[in-house]
Amino acid sequence: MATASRVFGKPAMVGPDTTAKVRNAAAALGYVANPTARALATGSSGLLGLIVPDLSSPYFATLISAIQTEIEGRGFELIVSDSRGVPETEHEIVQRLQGRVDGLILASPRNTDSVLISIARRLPIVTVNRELPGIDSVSIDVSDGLADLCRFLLDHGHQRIAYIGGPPGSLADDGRFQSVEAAMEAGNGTALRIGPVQPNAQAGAETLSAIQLSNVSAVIAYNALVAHGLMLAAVSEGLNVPRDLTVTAVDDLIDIGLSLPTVTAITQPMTEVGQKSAGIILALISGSHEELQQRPPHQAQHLVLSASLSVNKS
Amino acid sequence: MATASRVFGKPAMVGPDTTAKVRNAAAALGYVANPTARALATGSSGLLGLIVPDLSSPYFATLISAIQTEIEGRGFELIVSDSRGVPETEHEIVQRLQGRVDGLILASPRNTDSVLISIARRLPIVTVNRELPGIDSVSIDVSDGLADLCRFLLDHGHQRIAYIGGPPGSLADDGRFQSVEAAMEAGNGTALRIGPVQPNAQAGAETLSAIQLSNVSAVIAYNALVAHGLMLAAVSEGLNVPRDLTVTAVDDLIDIGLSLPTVTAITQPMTEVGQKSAGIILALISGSHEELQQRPPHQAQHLVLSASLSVNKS
DNA sequence: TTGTACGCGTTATCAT
DNA sequence: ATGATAACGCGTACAA
Repeated sequence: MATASRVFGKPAMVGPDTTAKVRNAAAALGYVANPTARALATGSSGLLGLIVPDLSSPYFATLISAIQTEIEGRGFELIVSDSRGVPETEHEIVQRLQGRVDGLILASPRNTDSVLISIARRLPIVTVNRELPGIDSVSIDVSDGLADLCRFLLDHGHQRIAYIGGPPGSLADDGRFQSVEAAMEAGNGTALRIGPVQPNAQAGAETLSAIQLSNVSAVIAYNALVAHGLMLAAVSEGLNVPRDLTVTAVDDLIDIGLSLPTVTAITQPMTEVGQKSAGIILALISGSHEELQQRPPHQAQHLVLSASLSVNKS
Repeated sequence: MATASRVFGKPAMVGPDTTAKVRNAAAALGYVANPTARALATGSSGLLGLIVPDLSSPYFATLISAIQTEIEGRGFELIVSDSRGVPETEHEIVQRLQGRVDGLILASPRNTDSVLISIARRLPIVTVNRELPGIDSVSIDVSDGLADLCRFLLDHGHQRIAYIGGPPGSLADDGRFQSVEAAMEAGNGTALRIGPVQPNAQAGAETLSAIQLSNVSAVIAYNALVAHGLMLAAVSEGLNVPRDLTVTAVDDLIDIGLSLPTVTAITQPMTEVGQKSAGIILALISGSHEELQQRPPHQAQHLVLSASLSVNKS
């Protein structure tokens, strides 16, 4: 019985012939190790949790895909959950998953710093697009990409542009507007702020009237969905995009092969973000005894990947 | 100890005052029930598995979102995995998840009928877009939508069209081409078959030369990604879409608010598919003792939802 | 190298 | 209504 356990757990500690016998017997009986019992005995479940604000978004679909690919073969499975961008819901999910998973990846978390820090005390976590003291994270820096984008727009004669922000409650939103505003003003331009709005095409379409009233020639949207919705609305109103209105976005759908025409976007390396965050959480779990406990809180690592400008010809 | 268990499991079987005492003690000690131990004792994990051919596809992102929403609050978590469309990988994932989950949803499975049926003998499963004897399923019927689409194209003067199929190994592909062929011939038109190709924009773009050689005026693509890739390629070659080439697709991105301009598409009710399949698998798990065992294999239910034509104005 | 016995934290059975 | 105890299936000291 113990030998059987070792054959699957520590193959090195058992004789070759015995191993063969056990494996044959296992195959004959259709035996498969019970992960639940193993989890109870070892204290770790082989489960990782991922919480995102919107499961249906292609932005996070790419992230999920990358994380799942990364942990596959390392003996881990991925549990996904959707917080709908609500801080309370996000926290409830953490409670549910607590004790069920070995670690948690929080993508674009909506909770306050203190809540997140208290979560990190109970469970290994990695945050995506949110940097906090003592918590490992992977973020994408869009400020350079935004500055590039603003210069690109200024070069093409757009002095007065609008920034459509969103979603409500997103800390990234403020930072993005500030980047845009600074870059525009550095080029003697102006950036108007519209929103925040929900990050979907419908909400983007609904900003059209405000855009038209504001008399801008170009728009930078929070993400490609918003941009696309706005573009569709503009086109169906008879506007020529990009001649009458240039639509650009921070986010993009390039990962799924959907680089939108007439929309210049900023590429975010979501696959790499997924790989990095998965790698970190696995390292945290494995080395939790040595590293995690000893390492002073302020030594958490923050990986920052850069977004880059992707210019469409049209 | 047993009483504490009952307070959380069957609150009705314990006195009000005792309940209060236990709850207070639990709160004071920060006690949370251990899901793993509970799973070992009860035999069910509260985990559901979902296997898709491509996690990064927005098509499945919508499905994931719907399933997760449906099982949330019913005490279940969702484990997602990506088979990359490879039958062997799909089967390996099933083996891994076997014993870990209480039930499995197989979306667009690539395995043979017999393999799927043998899986169903060991584990409650529901298939999506695949109907097999004895296995509950939820499918989308696109044949009516395709017939509508063909008539729409014929009405607009397209006698000769191309169907771009894919992905390789998809049974749905054959059925779709047959629907298209039948509908076109019924209107004295012709349907040429191109592919199969991978269901992404890149592959769609690569079909352009074949399309141009085939001298067709309209195209029906396997999904919106393929259609979009083709459209981008056509536009960048100087073609006017839809004047020079009308691009349509079976699949669509309407669920995420991305109804593509110049692409007339067939709407698939993915959210409803997710709800239905989740509901069925939960019912199977709950009533597995009475229903599942007794019910003759051929009485499995097959829910078939209809896809509908969505015509864009442009 | 292999076998024995205990513990992981909970639920279910039985008795009270 | 409540309390004691045996499983659930595995990993792991410990002994052989």
